[in-house]
Amino acid sequence: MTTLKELAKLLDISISTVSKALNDSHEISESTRTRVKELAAELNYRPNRIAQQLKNNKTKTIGVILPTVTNPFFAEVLHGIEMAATNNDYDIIVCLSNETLHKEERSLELLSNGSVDGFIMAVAREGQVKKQTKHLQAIINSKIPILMFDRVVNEIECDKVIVDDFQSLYEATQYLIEKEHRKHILLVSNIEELSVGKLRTEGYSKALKDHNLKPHILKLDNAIDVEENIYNYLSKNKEIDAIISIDHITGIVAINMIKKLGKNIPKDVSVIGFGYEHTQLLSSPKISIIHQKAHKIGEMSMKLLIDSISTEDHKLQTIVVPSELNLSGSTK
Amino acid sequence: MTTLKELAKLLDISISTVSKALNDSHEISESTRTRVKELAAELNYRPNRIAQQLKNNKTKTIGVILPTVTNPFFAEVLHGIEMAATNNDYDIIVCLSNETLHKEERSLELLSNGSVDGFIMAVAREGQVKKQTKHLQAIINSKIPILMFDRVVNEIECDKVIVDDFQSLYEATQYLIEKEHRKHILLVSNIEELSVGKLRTEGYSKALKDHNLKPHILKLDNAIDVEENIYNYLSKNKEIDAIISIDHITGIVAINMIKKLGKNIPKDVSVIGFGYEHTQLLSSPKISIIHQKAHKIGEMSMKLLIDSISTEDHKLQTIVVPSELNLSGSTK
DNA sequence: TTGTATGCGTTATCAT
DNA sequence: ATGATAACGCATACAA
Repeated sequence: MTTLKELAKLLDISISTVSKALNDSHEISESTRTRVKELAAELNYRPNRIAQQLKNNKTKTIGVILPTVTNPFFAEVLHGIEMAATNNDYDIIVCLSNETLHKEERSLELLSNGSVDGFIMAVAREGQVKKQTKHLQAIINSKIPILMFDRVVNEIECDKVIVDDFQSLYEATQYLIEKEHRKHILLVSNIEELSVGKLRTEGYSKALKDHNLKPHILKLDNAIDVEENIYNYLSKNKEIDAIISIDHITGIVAINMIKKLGKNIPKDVSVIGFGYEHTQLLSSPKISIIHQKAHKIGEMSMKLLIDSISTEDHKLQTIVVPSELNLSGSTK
Repeated sequence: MTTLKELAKLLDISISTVSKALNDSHEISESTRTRVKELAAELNYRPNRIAQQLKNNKTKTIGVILPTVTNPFFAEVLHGIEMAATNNDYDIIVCLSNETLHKEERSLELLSNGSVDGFIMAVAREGQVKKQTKHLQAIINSKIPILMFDRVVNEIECDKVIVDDFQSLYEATQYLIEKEHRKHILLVSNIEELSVGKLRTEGYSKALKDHNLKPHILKLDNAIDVEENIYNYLSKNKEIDAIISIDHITGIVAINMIKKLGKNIPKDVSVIGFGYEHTQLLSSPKISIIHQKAHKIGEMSMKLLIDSISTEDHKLQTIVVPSELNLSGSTK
């Protein structure tokens, strides 16, 4: 890699002159400025970023800690984060906690040594279950800003970007009751222990209560055979006339099982799931989905964090990104 | 952030003594060593990584450039890369090219200023179509090692980790012909312009040729309505008795369309697709898949690249990671 | 056993 | 208009 020193030596001028010339300082004469720039271009000089980071005490890099990236929600969020980062000349260092606390702690620990200017994260399932927050507080105490999205720890004071989990489920349930006149709506949940899972279930329950209906909840925590579980439940509870899945898998499985039972969608049973890009392609008939604006969540998160880093008097805030109910065309 | 300088000042000893003490140098007396370490622990001292990087002229960071991360294949590869990185005390900076050449070029350009010790990448679709390789060669020329996986540019001399695209399709096709006695096998492809798409198609064609059968190929380049396209094709070509999809979507769509046409799977039509973690969950009956060891690909890539960085006399190599044909239980 | 001095590549301040 | 010097934080060869 070419350095200022090398350029200076070749041109037989001082390092500082070279530096100033490259930074278009008016102190430097037109002639030497072009002379320097030409050589720099020729040798493909690029300022060493590590040196700049050391000098400026800023890395222009954000640590992104995700529970997983094979879940399409987080993949899509990451996409949004990356785009916003690029547009603001930031890089991202990505760590995956694999839903474990110790990996999350390790990543925060390792990156909080000057490697990054801030963190964007969704907390791991394990930490949320065990209500462990010390490692998060430690980062806050060390003055490195954190932005949490989706899965959030209320006790930690930091910027947050969240989804309207309660509201979206309330509205979806209400829709099924009022517009489609469903009376036996089954909620399928495999994330009951997450903050978002609880909120979604509460939204569903509230809507039912407001209409004097009884909840039906099928919990599939780490169920080995999702298909079988859903199939069995549906054959034993023939009255079910609508299903809401609060993840991106079980809704599609439910559609397949309903068809297997010889029932018609949407005539006999309505199905609403969570989904993102390709979800609707994978089911027939197309599943109705609560579409979380994952990409936007990522984008907003990065923007808010950068603001928090670069603004002097930044005030902590919590942004809610509303979901959208995408009804499949076929739902009557 | 606490620095060596601060520790030295507080203890009233020199910076270098502190540095040596923390690094367990035998030059330093037991007593001062513990004195230093205690204070360091108390103030939560952590060596500034940027400074270390500058000093060592090594970042212990790898630039990872992916076309997208919403495709589960790349998501899974990223997972493997991240794990291997963590296990080897490396960080990863992730960039997404969004399949565009200019973003790929930009990312390489920006990170090749000392930010990373090497790159792991799968080239963007656009670059592969336009056969642009200058930006890649430029990186190689600047002595920064590149490891390419999956989508590979033959002309560039670098380490490579690839999938047995030709072989896996040959074997899957052969299986359908010999074991399931299929004679009209349809290949559904939406990645014909990628190196991997070509290889897969060639494997399929070769197997058919070896058995004197005629190929049927349905190209869906950017087709707006995949469902409709497949449905129409199948209703016009009733003789089709097997389908191979070379991506992770259209296989499942095909299953749904076959059922819609009132045919039985696998009795009337066999279906094999590409898939990863959850793919088989989403179809009923479960789709047979060619399972690419995406996680392993990521892991191997990182290991090989690190070897190339840290070994003096590293020899370039190309590793082939075999796929696995996962037949669904229901296939007879 | 401890301390001094130097350099990694850059930028900024202060001479000349 | 140009150059010398210091500083960012760390590590290390070399003195003491």
